[in-house]
Amino acid sequence: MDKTYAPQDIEARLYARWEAAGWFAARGDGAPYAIVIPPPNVTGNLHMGHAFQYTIMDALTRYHRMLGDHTLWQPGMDHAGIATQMVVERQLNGEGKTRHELGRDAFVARVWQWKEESGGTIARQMRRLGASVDWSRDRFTMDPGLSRAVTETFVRLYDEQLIYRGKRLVNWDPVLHTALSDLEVLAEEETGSLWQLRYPLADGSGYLVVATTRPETMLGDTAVAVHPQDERYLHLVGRSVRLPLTGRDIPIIADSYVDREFGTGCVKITPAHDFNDYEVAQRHALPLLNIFDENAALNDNVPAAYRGLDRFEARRRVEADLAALGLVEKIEAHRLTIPRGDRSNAVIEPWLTDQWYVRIAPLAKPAIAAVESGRIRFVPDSWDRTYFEWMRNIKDWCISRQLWWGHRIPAWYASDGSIYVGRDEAEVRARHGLGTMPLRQDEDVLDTWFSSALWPLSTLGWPDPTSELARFYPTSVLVTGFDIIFFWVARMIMMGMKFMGEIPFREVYVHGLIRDAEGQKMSKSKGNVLDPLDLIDGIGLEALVAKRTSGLMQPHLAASIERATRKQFPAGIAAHGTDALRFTFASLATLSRDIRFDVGRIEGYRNFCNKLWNAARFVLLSIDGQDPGPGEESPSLADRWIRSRIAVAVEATRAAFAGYRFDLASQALYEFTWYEFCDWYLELSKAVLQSEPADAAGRRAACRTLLETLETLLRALHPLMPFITEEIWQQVGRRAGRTGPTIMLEPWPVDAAAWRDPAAEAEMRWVMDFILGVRQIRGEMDIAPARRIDVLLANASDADLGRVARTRHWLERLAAIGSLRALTAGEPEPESAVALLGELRILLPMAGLIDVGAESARLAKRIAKLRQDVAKAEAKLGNSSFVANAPAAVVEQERARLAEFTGELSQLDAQLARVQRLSAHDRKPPA
RNA sequence: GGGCGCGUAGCUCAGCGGUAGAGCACUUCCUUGACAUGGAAGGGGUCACAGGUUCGAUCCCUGUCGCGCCCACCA
Repeated sequence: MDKTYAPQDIEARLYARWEAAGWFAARGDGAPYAIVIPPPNVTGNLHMGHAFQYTIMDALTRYHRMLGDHTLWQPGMDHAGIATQMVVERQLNGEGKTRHELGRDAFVARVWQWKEESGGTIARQMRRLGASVDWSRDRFTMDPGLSRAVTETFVRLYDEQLIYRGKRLVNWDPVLHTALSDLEVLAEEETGSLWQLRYPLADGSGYLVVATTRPETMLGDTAVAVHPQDERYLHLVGRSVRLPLTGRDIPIIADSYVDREFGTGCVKITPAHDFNDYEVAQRHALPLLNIFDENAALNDNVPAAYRGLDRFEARRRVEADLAALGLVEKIEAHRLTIPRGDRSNAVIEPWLTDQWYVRIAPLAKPAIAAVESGRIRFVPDSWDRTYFEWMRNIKDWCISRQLWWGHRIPAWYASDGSIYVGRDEAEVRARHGLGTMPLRQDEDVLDTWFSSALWPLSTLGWPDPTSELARFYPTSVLVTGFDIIFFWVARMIMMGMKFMGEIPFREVYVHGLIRDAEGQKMSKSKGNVLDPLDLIDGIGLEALVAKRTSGLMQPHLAASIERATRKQFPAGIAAHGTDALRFTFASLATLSRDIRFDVGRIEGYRNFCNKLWNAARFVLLSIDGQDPGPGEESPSLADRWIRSRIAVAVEATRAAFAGYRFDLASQALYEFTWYEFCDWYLELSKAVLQSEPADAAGRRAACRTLLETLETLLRALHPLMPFITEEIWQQVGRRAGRTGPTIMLEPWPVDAAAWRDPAAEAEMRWVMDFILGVRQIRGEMDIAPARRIDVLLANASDADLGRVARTRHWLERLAAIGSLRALTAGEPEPESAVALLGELRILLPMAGLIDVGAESARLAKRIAKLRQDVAKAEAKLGNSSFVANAPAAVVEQERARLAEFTGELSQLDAQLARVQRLSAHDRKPPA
């Protein structure tokens, strides 16, 4: 092995080998285990959130593959209608062109071209992350097969009247010129104004004052409403007001929708431009007056003076004109929520258009039941409340979009306006006997999430009854962020229940969202985006600054972004390798919602990779240099101990994987590797391998244990750190007796459980405590590590003496002891620093070694701590209700602790007295 | 207006009825033959606050304060 760990040299090579060998494809006859990837936007870039999520899915996939399951990780990408169309339109705009100049067909061709390019980038990025997806099954939501699934569902839902076309108010994006679903509209609280306007009564007997946040919509008013029990206005109900600026007379109606406390208690009703007013209008059979065009500019239904004005300009004009007429009662500042499009950020307008809807309640019912019954389980389970809340109040889903990029709606119109829905035009004609009558296909496309909702079905071949569908549906787990539970998770459940009669996945692991070190969302405009590949490969400061400040939507932010970047990364970002990044993600995968990514964290895990690498080098060098060849083996205490400890670590990791606690899995393996295997076992093995008279059988056992423990550890770590483990395993696997070509198809080490050895753990604990006791004195007394010291034992039991005899080579080596022996009967104790190990007293004679003052201080500190412990324990045991009520085992444990503390305390008190006598003696002036 | 989550060491986070933990940062010592991306030893926390339940609360309950998110038609 190379002397230094160089991830960039090994990662690309190993991935290419795995992929070429076809090892990512599902295989074997084990239990099916399947994950479908949440398909990334095909024209997007892989960000930290993707890298995090793919790390988790890849860890699960590799883990289950190694467990022998028939494991499929289904890859693919999403066409992401609006987002992608916007990206390509922006490119066109950069060339001084518009999509309308190109025309629909040419534009769509251009998007496909961009899709090929961009999709390739994402696939390359996924490979860099080590994602073991089955590339042979790669899918795209607009593939012919998946498009067929979309059409099929649309037709079937339409035939069952679960899809309908209707003219209603929709959320209209006046910039993107398309309808949006409720979910794509974000409500943001902003400061605006509340206008109080005077509407004169038609009979000239006075006026009403209405309150509104949108004065310009008064041009579309068709009524004024008051509360039915509001005695202030009751006498006016049924009469009319003359709508200013228009001269139209509109009725005063009574409706309980009105809040008497708000404003004046009179509400202007604009049915075509407000969802509430629309409802009121339905109840009172009021006319709808649409006053906006597709740009939200005023149309010909308003007086000529206002036609063609943008809505915000119209607002100013209406206000000015009303003010001139003395009809503005007052204007006050007002907090209100403004609806904005999640992509365009434009203020969304309720607008009356023809759109397609999914009648959702019948689909929601079985989807709710699937979670209620526990057949689908959310992890953490608190998310099911969020799911229920939304599903129980769900509203019909507007699925048509006025875009060019997406699945064209399979509906055709005859010249008389009749609608025909079918799988294609030929089927429509045949089904309805339309002959050669001219038909025009609907221009609209479907909401991207319509095809995403089918993802678990469509990627497995539905509507065909494929063997993949039979084997892998329902899939095992969906790994996703909570931000798309409504957009995606809920809809997949509904569609899965509808078309398969079965849940699409058994568990939904909902992970947190990756944020920057300050907890801010990573975004281009904040300039705090980290590219996972930059953490893997490293990036210089100038390149990083350039990357963060180029292509900004708001170029004026560049300077502050540059400043912040230079401050945070004065030396750029170092290369850490994929495995370090993945291990970092795993360690961050707690149940928390927000995950702060601090670059400092990944450095520690790169060091961990380095540690593992060097441990492996040591194992290989040791074996090559020390192995006496085949023959009898006699395992030492340390050999039995390390096997037992890895068995414990493996079990902890298994349990953590089962509960999606990747943080605990990574922690268990990190701690075992560093604190037990490296810090202790490798050092213990040196004593066996390098000591002069070491027996061959012991050396053989040590070599085998080194190899087998390392090899087991590599397999345990592989799901989290695929590259380094494979690279080392290629050196180690064969020597450990494994014959397979790759670690990724070797069994995950559940069978290590057979190595559990409590007796070895107990005795080894004694050895470690002995060594730690000596080291503690050495450390606190600043005795140089190279200086070998003499150690005496007092009050040693036969058991202690036996342990010393069995383990003295380790004690001497790891505590740097020069000579070690028990005091003989009656032999006086020299002045010593002392460590306690049960009844055993470990003495370090102080002569010429230890400063009396320092030792006194050390003892005093320990004594103070012990006194506290003793006091606490005594208080507890002195409390009769504790003794009476606490479980016997707890009381017993407390008694044992107290005995231990008091024993130690009296020993240390005596020791301190001895040291201080010595001190007094030293200070005595010479006679 | 509902709902959810979070407040534990300087920072990022585990823990969750009975000795308060980790990583990074910090202090001291050490180039000892796997690793200075390292080794050994150490300092640092009234577990946001106030009540309650309990023999015992960081943990369970209630409330307060602070932070964040989601849903919702008050013009």
